[in-house]
Amino acid sequence: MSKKKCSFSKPSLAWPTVQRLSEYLLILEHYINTGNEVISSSELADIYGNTASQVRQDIFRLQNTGRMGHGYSVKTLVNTIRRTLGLETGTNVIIVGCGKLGSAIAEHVPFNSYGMSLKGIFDKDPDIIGNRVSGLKVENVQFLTKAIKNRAVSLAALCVTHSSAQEVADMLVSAKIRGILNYTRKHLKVPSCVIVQDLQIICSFIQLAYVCGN
Amino acid sequence: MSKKKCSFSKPSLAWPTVQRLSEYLLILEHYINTGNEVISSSELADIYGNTASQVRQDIFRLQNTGRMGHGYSVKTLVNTIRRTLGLETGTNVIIVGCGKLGSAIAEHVPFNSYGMSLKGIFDKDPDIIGNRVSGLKVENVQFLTKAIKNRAVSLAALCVTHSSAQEVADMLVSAKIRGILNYTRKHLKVPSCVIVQDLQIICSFIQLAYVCGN
DNA sequence: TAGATTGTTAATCGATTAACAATC
DNA sequence: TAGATTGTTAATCGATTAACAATC
Repeated sequence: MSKKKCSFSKPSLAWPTVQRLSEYLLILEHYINTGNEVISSSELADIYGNTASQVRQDIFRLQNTGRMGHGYSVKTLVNTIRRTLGLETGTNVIIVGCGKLGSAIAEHVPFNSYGMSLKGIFDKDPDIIGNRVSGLKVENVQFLTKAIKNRAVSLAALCVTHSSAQEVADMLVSAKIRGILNYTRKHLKVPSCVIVQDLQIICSFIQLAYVCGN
Repeated sequence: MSKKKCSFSKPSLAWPTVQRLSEYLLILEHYINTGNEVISSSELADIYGNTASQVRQDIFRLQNTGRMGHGYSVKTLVNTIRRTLGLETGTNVIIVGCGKLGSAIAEHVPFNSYGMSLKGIFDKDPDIIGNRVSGLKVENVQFLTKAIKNRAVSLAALCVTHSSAQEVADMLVSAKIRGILNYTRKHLKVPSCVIVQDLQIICSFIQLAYVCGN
């Protein structure tokens, strides 16, 4: 036994590639509804806003087979992206904090369409516990750790208040969560085997304000 | 007169740098509350999760003055980041779509603390129009274009349904918005002078699921 | 075949990391 | 002074772009 405490197989795709692929997926699923069965790298690049060369490079990494002189089958491409990103494996997710943001995510994010399953919503407020949100009963956050283990949950969206963010993150870590989408303004302290993606909304505004100039 | 239709001064900081700086800012504002007045590049790197070298490189770009052998004054650093990112200039923002996500943003995002001002919330649903959210009355989306011009709005968060996303985006463009935070699952078609930041929540889940392995 | 577009390698560009002199 | 840490340049690394042969 090696002495490393936690591990996951190194992803074979670079982060920027993964980001683009997930966005291509949404675009292609929309594109399929227009009736077009084939798309060229330059068409996809026009829609996404990058270059045909980058699109081909990304698709090349997937070992997807297009047809020279014609383009890519949209259906095949969608399937390949889904398979490569692991969307067939049934990732279980939970939401912690059922305020406006938490319940917005529960109700609007189409987990089921992307091979994910929302396995629980937790809050500490007695007025909120027991409410039905997106077909689930909001549970008491004290059952969080047990639920993560019993329901094989790998990802959590953290939508609690700023002040309880670290405390809840500690619970998630102790229950061996694999990844946290952090929507709180607090920067979380977690061991390196838990991956945190910081998604503070105010940061998006700050960043966009900067690039838009003033 | 040049024939380019719209312009903004090219930002002098690279996008990855801007992203990190906005996150450093939140960290430092928190750090200041711990009573520490000085922080070293390696301390900040430990908290953020990168290297001291990168932190120094980022701060170098700001032309911030630290003190060799001691570290950086947290207060000075906060001020420099705020000034450099343009947070003193009073950016006006609006939210379009006042469902759960739109109202969560209105109520939880601390615009005022970052030199921004929420100037309006719009919806098309008569049951929602007129509601008070975050101190503002939700307005009819038909007044959107006029409001953007009259209130000098530069950024909009788009939180409408999937199906009306492009239509509303077109209104924003025609009113000469500068940037759009797109929370809808639709990829928007806008002229290149309008900057769109795609923030589809499902994509964050897909990306995190991938890097967490399966 | 001719035209179009992919598949794939090589070149370029930009961001990160390393190194260390400067100096508090 | 000695120790620590910044400021800044140079080296490395990785991602994007260019190029073009392959081939449908």
